[in-house]
Amino acid sequence: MDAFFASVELLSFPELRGQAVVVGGRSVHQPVVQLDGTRRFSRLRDYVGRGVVTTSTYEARAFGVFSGMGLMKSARLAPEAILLPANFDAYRHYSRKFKAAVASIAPIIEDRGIDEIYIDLSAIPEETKALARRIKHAVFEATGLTCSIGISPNKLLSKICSELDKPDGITVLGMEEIPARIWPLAAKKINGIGPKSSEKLARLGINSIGELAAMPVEFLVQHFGRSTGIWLHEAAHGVDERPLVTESEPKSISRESTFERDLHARLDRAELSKIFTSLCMRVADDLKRKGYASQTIGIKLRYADFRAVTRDLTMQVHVNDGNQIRKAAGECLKRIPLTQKIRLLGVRASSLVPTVGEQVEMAGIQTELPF
DNA sequence: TCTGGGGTCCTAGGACCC
DNA sequence: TCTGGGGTCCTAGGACCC
Repeated sequence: MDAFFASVELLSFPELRGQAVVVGGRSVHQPVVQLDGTRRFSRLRDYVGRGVVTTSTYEARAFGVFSGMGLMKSARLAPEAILLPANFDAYRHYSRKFKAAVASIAPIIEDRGIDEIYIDLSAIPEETKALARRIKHAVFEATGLTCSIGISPNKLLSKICSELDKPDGITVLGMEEIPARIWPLAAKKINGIGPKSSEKLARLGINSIGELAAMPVEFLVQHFGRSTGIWLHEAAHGVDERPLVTESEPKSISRESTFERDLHARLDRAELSKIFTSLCMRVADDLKRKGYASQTIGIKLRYADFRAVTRDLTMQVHVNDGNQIRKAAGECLKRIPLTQKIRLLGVRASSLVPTVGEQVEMAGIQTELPF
């Protein structure tokens, strides 16, 4: 989906079309309807506090404002940009709508998050571009939103292609076009090559996918290890055999929170304790609502200097009760030194097993030791 | 005035078992 | 007195993605 969160907001606020709009922030005010009936919006320059850009419109991106950027920094680049609070319920609603629209045409779908999917089109006997146009049309009819589609022989290339003609684009690519259309791109366009790997490649003199493709696989194995080295080599040549994963169970469920200001374990004990307990209760709610119990409870803590530490505890039983989670998380917390100020706390439940009705207790009994 | 929140996957070391 | 080889589970950290 194109600039998904921002585009959903524009459905509610059409008068903002064509403007630099940013979604994000923690305590952003909803637009206010004024006496003359027009709406008054917050501006980026008025924002104070922590928070990052979740999504920006293409007009905002023209100012250099992208997802993940701190709002204070964005405000320097585009002070007049409109700032809207995130409205996740609406995004989930439109996410379900667009996925259903695609499924009505091509039902083999791998979910890749709220605004992205892989679709298996190989069994659909229709000319490729016409099919892509039909899917885009169905998505627009269902949601009023545009998307960009990449069509190729595999997931790796399709993902790259989907970004080549954004927004509202269609890109079809065959293997024979890789040298001309893929090799000139930056290595980090490969899904899985992030900032760290990209930096390391650059230090080795490799910047483009073509330069990566030109390196002997032995060289890559030498610098990145066997499995990553081979993967880098294959990816640069457009080779990717991964099948679509159409069903999966969650591996973990977590909640975390960055504080308005850094807190001290001793001085702000009461406040921290309240946040900690609330995170545990929210994880418990999520577990129950989604029908899972967890055997491993973990916590995450980020210090003021942004260093993160984690601790976890595996129990003999599976739990989904807030108090039990709070107790396990408390044990984890005891193992972390708390001399410095903290900016974030998180609680995570993993080693999940499905629970059906009364079987929560059963899950515990089954995994208990025999003595 | 840096840097959200929810995830997955991988690696590596140590405990422990056969 | 010295010390194999294979396997699983747990823990901690980190890269990466949406």
